[in-house]
Order: sequence, then C-alpha cells, then structure tokens
Amino acid sequence: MFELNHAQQQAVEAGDGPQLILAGAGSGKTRTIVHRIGHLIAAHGTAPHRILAVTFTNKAAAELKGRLGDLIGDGGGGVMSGTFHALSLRFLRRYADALGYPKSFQVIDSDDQRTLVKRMLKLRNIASDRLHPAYLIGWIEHCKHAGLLPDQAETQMWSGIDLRELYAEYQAQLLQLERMDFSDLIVNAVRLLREIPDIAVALRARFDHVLVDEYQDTNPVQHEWLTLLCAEHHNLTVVGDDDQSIYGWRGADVRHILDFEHIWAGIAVGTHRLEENYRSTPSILKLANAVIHDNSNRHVKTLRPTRKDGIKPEWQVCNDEYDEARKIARFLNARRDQGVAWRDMAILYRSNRQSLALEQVLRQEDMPYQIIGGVGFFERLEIKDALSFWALINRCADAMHLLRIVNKPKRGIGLKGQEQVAAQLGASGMRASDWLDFLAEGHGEGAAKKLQPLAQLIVRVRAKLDQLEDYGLMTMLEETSYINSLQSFGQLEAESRLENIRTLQSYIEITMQEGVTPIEFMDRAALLQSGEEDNKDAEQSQVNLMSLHRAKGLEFDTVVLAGVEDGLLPHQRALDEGETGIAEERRLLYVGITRAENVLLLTSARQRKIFGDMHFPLPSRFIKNIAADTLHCKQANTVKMTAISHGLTVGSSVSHPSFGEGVVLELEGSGNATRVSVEFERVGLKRLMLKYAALKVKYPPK
DNA sequence: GCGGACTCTCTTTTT
DNA sequence: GAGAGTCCGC
Repeated sequence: MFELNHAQQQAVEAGDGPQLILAGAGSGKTRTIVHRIGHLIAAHGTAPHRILAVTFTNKAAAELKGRLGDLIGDGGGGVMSGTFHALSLRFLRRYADALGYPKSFQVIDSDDQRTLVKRMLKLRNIASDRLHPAYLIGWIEHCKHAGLLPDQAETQMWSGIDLRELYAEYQAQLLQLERMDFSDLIVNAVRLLREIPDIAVALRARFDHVLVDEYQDTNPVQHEWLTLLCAEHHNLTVVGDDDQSIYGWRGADVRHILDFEHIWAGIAVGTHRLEENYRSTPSILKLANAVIHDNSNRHVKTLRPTRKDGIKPEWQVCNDEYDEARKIARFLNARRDQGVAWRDMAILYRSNRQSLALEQVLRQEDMPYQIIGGVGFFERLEIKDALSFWALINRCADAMHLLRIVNKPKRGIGLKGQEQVAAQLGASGMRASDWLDFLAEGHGEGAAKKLQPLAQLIVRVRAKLDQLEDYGLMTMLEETSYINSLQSFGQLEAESRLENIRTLQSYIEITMQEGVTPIEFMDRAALLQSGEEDNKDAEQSQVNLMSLHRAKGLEFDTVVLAGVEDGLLPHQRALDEGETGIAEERRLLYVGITRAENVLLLTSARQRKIFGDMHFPLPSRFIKNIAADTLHCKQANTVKMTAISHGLTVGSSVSHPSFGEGVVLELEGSGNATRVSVEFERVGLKRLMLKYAALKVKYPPK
C-alpha cells in the first residue's frame, strides 16, 4: 500500500469537529491516524505538542511516534501520546494535590490491591464466603468504569453488607496510603476535569486535537475523560471497529462507537468507513467474515479483500494439549522452511495458562520463542521487593514499600512487629525514607529498633549514590543479604529470580541515563507491561506467544490459534454469562483470525487437562458449522487410553475394540490398579482394568 | 517468630 | 496443579 485510498484520504483531510472512523481489521487504521496527525501539522499548522493521541497500549504509542517520525521527521516527536492510564498519571502528577493527594502518590498494583481489600474485610470480620474479596473488587471496579465515586454509586447490599460503604473505606485507605489503583487514575483525572474549574480550563486548553485509537474498547469513564477534554473545541477523532470490541469485562461499551454520531447533540460528525483490507488473503477474510457474520447488534459491514490468492485456513483436531503443541511446532517449522522468519509467526490463545504446554514443546524442539504478557515482569515478587529497596534509597518509597521489605531478609520482625512498625511510622507523620533516616540516628523502639542496621545501611549507600549506575540497587540487595536469601527458593529458582533482578538493574541503568527521575521510573514500572519496552535489543528472531487480547492491533505472516474449543473459546465463563459474553468471545476469535496475513491454522484438542482435571471439550461452536470450502478440517488419530493420566471421568463416552461403544459409570482405584466400569451399548456393564482395556475416548462427559 | 506440613480454594482476558 | 492460608511444634 503506497497511496491512501479515497476513504482514508477523506478521513485524513477531514476538518475540525468530531470525526468517526470505522476501520475494519487490516484496513490501514494506524496509517490513517499517522497521516491525519501529519496533515494537521503540515496543512493546518497545528503545533505537534498540541495534538494528543490516545492509544490502547504503550507499545502502540511508541509505534505511532515511530511512524510519525518517518512521515514528518523530528516534528512527530512533539505529539503527546500514551494510554488513558499513562496520560491520566501525567495529569495527576501535576494536579493531584487539588484532590487531596500528595503529588508524590504512587500506583497500587492488582496484587497489593487484593491484599488491601482482604485485610480490610478481615478487620471487619467479614468472611470470604460471605463476601468474596474478588467480588468486592469487581463491584468497585464496576463503579469506577462508570465514573461513579462512592457517594454517587447506588447502594448495593450483599449478604447484609453495604458494598458502597466498603468502597468508601477502600478509597479512604488508599488515600491514606497515598496510592491510586489503575481505575483511580482515570477516575481522578476525570475528577480534575469535572470538579476543579481552573484545572479543567487549563487541561482543556492544552490540546487542539485529540485522536483515539481502539475506540470500541473505551468504557464510560474514559469516554467522559475524552468529552470533557474536548468540551471546548470538539476536535475529537475516534478510530475503531465494533467487531473488535473485546474488553466488555473492563467496562468497554460498544455503544460509544455505535452511537458516536448521536452523542454530539447539534454538532456535525464526520463519518468515514475503511472496509478495504490490505492485510490478509481472501481465504482468511472469508473465514473471518463467516465467523463474525453470526453476531447481531453490529454495524453490518464486510471486509473487502484487496489481495489475491491464498492458502485455505486449516483446522487441526488434536488429541490433547501436547499433541496440539507438537503439531503446531511441526507446522511452524514447515513455514520456517518456506522462508518465513520466526518473528513473523504467532501462536495465540484464549488463556495465558495455555502457554505452558506450548512452551515445553517449543523448548524440546529448540524453537526460539518469546512469551508476551503472562505474569508481568514488574509483578514478580523479587522485582517488587527489589524496587521497594530501590525506592527507599531514592527517597520515593511510601509505607507500603517499607512494610514490604521490613522483614526481608528475616530480621525477626513478625506480624506483631510489622504492626508496630506501621503504627510508629504512621504516628511519626514522616515519609518512609525520612523515618528511616530518623531510625538511623538511633531513634525508634521495639521492632523499629531492629530496623536500625537497615536504616544505617541505606544512609551509607545513599552517600555514594552518584557512583552507582543502578542507583544503589545491587549494592542494597547484596549488603542486606537479600540476594543470598533467595537461595531458600532452591538453586534453580534462586538463579532465575536473580536473573530477573539483573534485568531490572540494566533496565534501571538504561532508563536513568535518559534523565528520568526515580519517581518517573516507578511510574513506568507501574504502568508498563513487560515485553512492551524491553526486548528492543533482542535481535534474534522468535515465535510470538500471547493471549488473543494482547494480539489486538498486531499482524503476523503466520498465525496459529490454539485451543479453539467450547470452554476455552468461547470461554466457560462467557458461556455461563450467556449471549453477551458469547458474542464477545466470537469477536475475540475474529480478532485472532484477522491477525494473519498469509497462513492461518486453528487447533483444538479432544482432551485437555485444566487445573489437574481432564476435560473433553467439544469443538468451538464458532467454527463447527463453517463450510469445508472455507475451513479445511484435519483430524488426528485417536489415542489409546492406557493410563489414568489420560483422566477418564465418569460420563465419558468411550469405545472398546471388541465391546464397542459405551459410557463410563465408575472409576475405582488409582494408577495401574485403576478399574473402570463401562456400560456398553451392545454387551452391557463391564468392569475392566483401565491399564489393559485399550479404551478410546469418544465424547466428553456432559 | 519461624519453618514445615498441611489444607483449601480457585482458577479469563489487562491497565 | 499452584498459590495462599492455617496450624503446629520448635
């Protein structure tokens, strides 16, 4: 694609006011945004720094800047871009005091958020079977997605407990801890715009044009964020595709994009449709269209292919997840032999857990791969510990950081001691780092006294901070014996954790050289997903493994969608939810299919171990009825059931070489001694030693 | 206060 | 099947 097509050109050159760009998958969406920004700068004379681009991930923001740089040179650097969360944090760093927060507040991650809520419920003697912490968090998040503060939310009673009251208390505790959770960033940024007139005026005057990507995935509070920010000039360009809305669970509301034309009362809205797909072969698009066609409540559109030819997508039915992984490996190896680089291949899955079997097999096969996402780097225990130490040295630690490492490694400060420390720190009214200085001078009593050596060490390390490129990280971790204490995890795990700490160290060194302040570093750690920023130097080409959600906005020559089964895609949780949930799962599959440029493989397994239990999923309802001329299905030979590890369960339909078809009624014993009772259609009830029975599984239990 | 052994639970997706 | 929470003996 060299020139812009007509629709793209129209969108790029559209004038002021709200603009809606409905852009199908692979229709040159990013290209259109980049060119529109370029056009605003070059033709309208808008200053780059007065343009704001909101992207869905930090990676997308970086890519946007890169492409803008290619298009218009250095000027592109001035455009402000980032996620809702990152931009909100930026605003709040400047204005948080207007909301009663110190400007030095920090972000709390979901893990610590959960701990906090648990402690809160425990203190109130609310058992988890009466009110589950996750339920409360879910409800609070739900309020926040809608932009509702505790006093605006509707009272919600749950087993006689007022959730709204708990929400209020949770917020009070966060405020006291000087922390905001992820959703607070957005809500509080909106509060600046809603409640503080001077700041609202300043923020509204800050930008002349705002552009938003992946608009179908905005939730109501993000929507309010945008409309308030653009209340003056209405220069809001939104780009999105309702068929790719996959964040309903995060409060995203497709109506924002479906009804975009109606929410601007009296203001003309420009609408542009990009339906020509430049990415995928017609065979892949045919499957994509067939899958999404069944969803109702969408802007009906059809992606029009612009490319020629193509290989028909394949659906490979495998025996289990390992068979699946091996078949995928073989498939990708063949692609590799055809000259496709590893980095141009991706394996996408519904649930991060699916990466386990894939990883094992890829490692066995010596295929280079990288996992994007999963357990976030900055959420790892050793990284959070290390960063807490680091924050203390660099004077940007708060009570949570201190309490995290107060007994790491063991200093004889147990639960009681930690309470004491917390109480004394609280009573002192000092910041955590200052309080440690105070302890270093010999103050403090009880458990706090035991912190004196740590406090003095911090003072000593701080004195030579300017000689340490990592700003004291390794020195602290070595001198406190934290590194040594990792050995308690066992040799192997200790090494991998140390490796992670080394990665953090080099990341700190590189970042701090850019002139970033410690608190800015902490912000990045809080909001950056691992794999977004690092791996820049990873020159070697690797197969990409990631969740379908992570894959949004990306494209690959060859794509494998693993685990296309009922229970995984659509996910069981969505099946339980019903219609809305299933429609979103279908869009998820659509997103996955449309990531592929040339070659697409779907796989499913007949049996799969989930949480230690064997499951016998049916093929995904989304592809079951797709015509063979659209999707070519290949079945693996069934495997003999010779061991209990194959995990028959009561209700499984099986077939036996001489007895024929039957249903498992009972399993007794274990291991080699397992006996199975099967009611056979032809010969009735038989009790068999599973070991010798040579049963084949036919259907899953209901 | 610590560590080991045990039980129990909870299993989607992400900023 | 992993992680968190709990109990118990030192």
